[in-house]
Amino acid sequence: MPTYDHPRPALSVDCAVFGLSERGLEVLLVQRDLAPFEGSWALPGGFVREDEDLEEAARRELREETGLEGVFLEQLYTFGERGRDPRGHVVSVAWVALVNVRDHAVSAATDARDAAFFPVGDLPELAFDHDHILAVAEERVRGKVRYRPIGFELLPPEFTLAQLQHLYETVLGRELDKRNFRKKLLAAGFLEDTGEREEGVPHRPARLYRFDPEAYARLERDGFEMWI
Amino acid sequence: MPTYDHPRPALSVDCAVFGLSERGLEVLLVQRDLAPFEGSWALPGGFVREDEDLEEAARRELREETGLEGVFLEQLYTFGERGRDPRGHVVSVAWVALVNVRDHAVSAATDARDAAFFPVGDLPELAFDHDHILAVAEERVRGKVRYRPIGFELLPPEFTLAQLQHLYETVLGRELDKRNFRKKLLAAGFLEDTGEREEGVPHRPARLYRFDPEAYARLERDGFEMWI
DNA sequence: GCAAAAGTGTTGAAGGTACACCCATGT
DNA sequence: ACATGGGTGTACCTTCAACACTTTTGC
Repeated sequence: MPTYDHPRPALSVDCAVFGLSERGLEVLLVQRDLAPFEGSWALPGGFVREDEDLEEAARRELREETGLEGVFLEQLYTFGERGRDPRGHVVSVAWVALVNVRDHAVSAATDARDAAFFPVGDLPELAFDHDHILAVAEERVRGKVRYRPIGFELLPPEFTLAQLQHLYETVLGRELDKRNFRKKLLAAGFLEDTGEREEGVPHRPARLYRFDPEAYARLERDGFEMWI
Repeated sequence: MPTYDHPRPALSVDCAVFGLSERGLEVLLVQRDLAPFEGSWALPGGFVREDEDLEEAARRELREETGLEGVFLEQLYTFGERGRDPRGHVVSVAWVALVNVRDHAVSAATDARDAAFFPVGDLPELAFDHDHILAVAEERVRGKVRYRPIGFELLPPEFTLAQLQHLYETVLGRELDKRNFRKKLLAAGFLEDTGEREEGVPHRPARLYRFDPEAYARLERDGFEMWI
């Protein structure tokens, strides 16, 4: 069966991009400008070109449809059930990203009428099996945030421990004890005190911390484990 | 970009099937009977047909090339780097399975000259990027066995605690304390005492246990967690 | 001085690890 | 009776969860 001419499924990529706002956890959707599902909201994504790397394809679609660039993408799962796309057999490699919404203005572009963040608890009907992909993505994020410091992409580069705790509470969907949280995170050793303080708040300003990727890489290499 | 005619990568599946023997952890390989890499050893796998479900494709290839059937497959990762296949752009969805070697005779068939288990520490050169896929698969198994009772597929249906402990020690690559291991596993509540004993051993015969999938499903549903 | 959030320690319970001997069976 | 692996309990230590008050700042 030669590679260049046997009949084969089409291959696409789809991205579940999560952000955080006052409304809680949100996900980036685009409004489709083409059939099928024209006018429906969907995860940003599209077909992989021949000789295109999967991650590059995901980045390209994200850039083309939403204007987002430079995010960290993690491969989630590959969905290939028959019937998931009315156009025929389309296998989709799904990716997850976490972004700080304030740093990334989104704007609709190619093939997309509009692009916007929606709270995960209040979504429109989604095209294809994107509700399923999104459920898997959310589960992955919730599962992973408990043992890997992956939430930091959702915050500004410098943040207070209260903001970080709030992030964890939002993603995990439960409250955490302030003292225990601070003890655990500071003891973990990958937070760097910037020496700076919050400004312009009508109460005692909090210290600002930074995530230290090198320190974390060192800890991980040495078999460190942390659980929230 | 219509689905039915745009140029697209080819899609394949590859399976990393692990088994256990006196030699330790082993993986199932096939000797290729076709170019490219004719005569090389490789993970069993092949092209996904149009309208074929991904998992079905993995099962079909496993059956055709090695005679294995009825195993539990878990999707591992999708590999799509340019240059991983000399025939062109081939994206491969990799799957992992664990099997009890004694229950599954393997035999070469379609497109494969031979099929056999090899100890993971003593492998031949592999075709394509299969050494890389296998490394990822091994990491997944080692990681997962610590918090999910996935090792049971590697043992006969009824097994002694010593066999189970040996399995964990083999997969994890370190020794475990017998008393603590027994305490933890029996307390976990998904092992069922069959009431039977080992037979024909030149020493006190051990109790035989069975993995109880329903009990485990119940525990998992209730948010149970176990760590070795 | 008042409101609002920051920051800080201790105690009790549970769980994990380390460790050594007797038991049942086959030969 | 001896060799071989099966089977069992305890003490210490570490880790986790629960819990309330003082401090600093802006207004």
